[in-house]
Amino acid sequence: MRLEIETDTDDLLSIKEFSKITGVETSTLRYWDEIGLFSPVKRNRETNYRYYSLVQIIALNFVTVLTDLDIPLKTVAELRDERDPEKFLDLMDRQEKKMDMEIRALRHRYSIIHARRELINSGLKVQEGQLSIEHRESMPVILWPPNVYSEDGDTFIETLAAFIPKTGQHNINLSYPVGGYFEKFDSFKKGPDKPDNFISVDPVGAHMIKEGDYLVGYTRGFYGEMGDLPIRMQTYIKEHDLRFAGPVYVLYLHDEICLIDPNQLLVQVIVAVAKKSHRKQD
Amino acid sequence: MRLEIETDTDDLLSIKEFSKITGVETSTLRYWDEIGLFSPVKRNRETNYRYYSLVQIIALNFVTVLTDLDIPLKTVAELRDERDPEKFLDLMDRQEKKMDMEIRALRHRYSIIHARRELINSGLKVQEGQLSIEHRESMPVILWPPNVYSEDGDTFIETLAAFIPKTGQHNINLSYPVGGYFEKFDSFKKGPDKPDNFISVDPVGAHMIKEGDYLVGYTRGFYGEMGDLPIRMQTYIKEHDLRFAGPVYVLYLHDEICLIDPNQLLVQVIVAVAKKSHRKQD
DNA sequence: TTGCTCCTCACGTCACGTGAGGTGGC
DNA sequence: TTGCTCCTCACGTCACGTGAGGTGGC
Repeated sequence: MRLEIETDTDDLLSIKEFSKITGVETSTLRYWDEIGLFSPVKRNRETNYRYYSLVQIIALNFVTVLTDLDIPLKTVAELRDERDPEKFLDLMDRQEKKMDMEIRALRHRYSIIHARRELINSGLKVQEGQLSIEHRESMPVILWPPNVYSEDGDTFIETLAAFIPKTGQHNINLSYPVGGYFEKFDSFKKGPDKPDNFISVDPVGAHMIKEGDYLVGYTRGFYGEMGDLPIRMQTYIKEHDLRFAGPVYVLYLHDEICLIDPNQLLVQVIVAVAKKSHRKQD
Repeated sequence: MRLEIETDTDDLLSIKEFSKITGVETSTLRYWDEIGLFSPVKRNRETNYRYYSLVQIIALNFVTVLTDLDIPLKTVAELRDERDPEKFLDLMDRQEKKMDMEIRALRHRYSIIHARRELINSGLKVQEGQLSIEHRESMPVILWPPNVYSEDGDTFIETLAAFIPKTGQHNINLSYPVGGYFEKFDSFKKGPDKPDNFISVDPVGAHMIKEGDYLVGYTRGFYGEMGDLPIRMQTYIKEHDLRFAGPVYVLYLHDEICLIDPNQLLVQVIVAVAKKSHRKQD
């Protein structure tokens, strides 16, 4: 009797020994046993101890290879009982498609982080009170569909909110910084809280903020609030014998994502300028 | 009294309205309220109804942008109360590092799937009973440290098992298909279950299975079982006036990952051959 | 008696989704 | 009365990790 037990368990391993050899935690082995995915070859009737055999590392490897590929245990269990080369290849195809989606999601996140970091960093270098002429490289943005304002005067936020449920249709992602677009400086001056379009700083954007010389100004405030910046910009233009030579872009360098107080957003307003021509003044 | 309630809630949105505008599920809004991450501006004392204001889409956007970046709600809540540009940039740096690790893990999985698919596909084309001479392209594998066999004759699995706890030290990953390496055909013939080294079919491997002409044979069995394949290969060599011109590689084209019966693994054995030279025979 | 291994619950994790059962206003 | 919206539990998800409390053999 004693001998029989010995010969039975002599070559077998306790859960701890098996765990050390395979690198799979005892808690994991117990869980896989519990759900019927992978069980020890033997249980002691009295003590309920689990005993594994060395060849079980092969059966275990089937499980660990698939779980390392991030395949759910349920799928592993299904495949275990009917695996063949074709079914395995099918599973790999499906898994690769999932992974493709994960990769795309990750790239998307990198892109958002990059876009936001660029704006935040340029915001950190800013001298807020000053207006200046700067040469800017071209920069892609997404130009949203034109805004339509009702007579009772929708706010910036109301107009923006109306878009949110439709972002999917227009390939707009609100994780990128949002801004405003005014075709003419005049419309910016008259209604700085009513951009002709919203924009988002998304590298896949088809609209290009063109390379060139820009008058650049800053202010702080909530979305749509520009303070006296439009007037200051116009004054600057007159005093420096320049003219506006393109649309006005409003970029929120520091928005609610990195600031607690939404009334102190760091706003950058840029508009292309040229030397005043003597042919026409507009 | 009636009027007061009206003016209070007039501009406010029910949870369903707010959900539709923002695209955030009502269950999510309730959960974020419950954990104190993002709460409605108002609760009705009697009905406990939640009421949101439109400007809250800004505060909500802070949450959704960060959760879309896969940042845990706990971290979002911490940043919410003390966010500034520097802290946000720090978080982005940390998040990018996490994402870098995820990307590496994904690439690793792609690599495993690729390696396994290659072996399985070539296994599907095989004529198992036949020996043939084939030209093979070079192929990288990882050569494990040499095996040491005790006198009482460890099995293939025992020897393999001894390595598993040390795989980390040798940069070996068991998710890649495992095989065997014999420096000489003689040692393969004498102890086909006792390879000089194990190998794994890992594309980062420094050991190259060289391009060239190989005698290729197949058998089925458990790890280390070769049946009469060594003898058949030697007979073939003699009959075709060839000689062995390199080490023997044992590759498990279909292993336990894609087969239920581990005694029917599809084994490919390859060894470089050359025409028998007349200078020296050995 | 002490120390060690093993056991079985039970609970926590993370961010919700999904009912169940009930209320309030048109 | 019916239909709609909202509410609060409570439970399920996924793959374990972590005790708590207890056992058995040296």
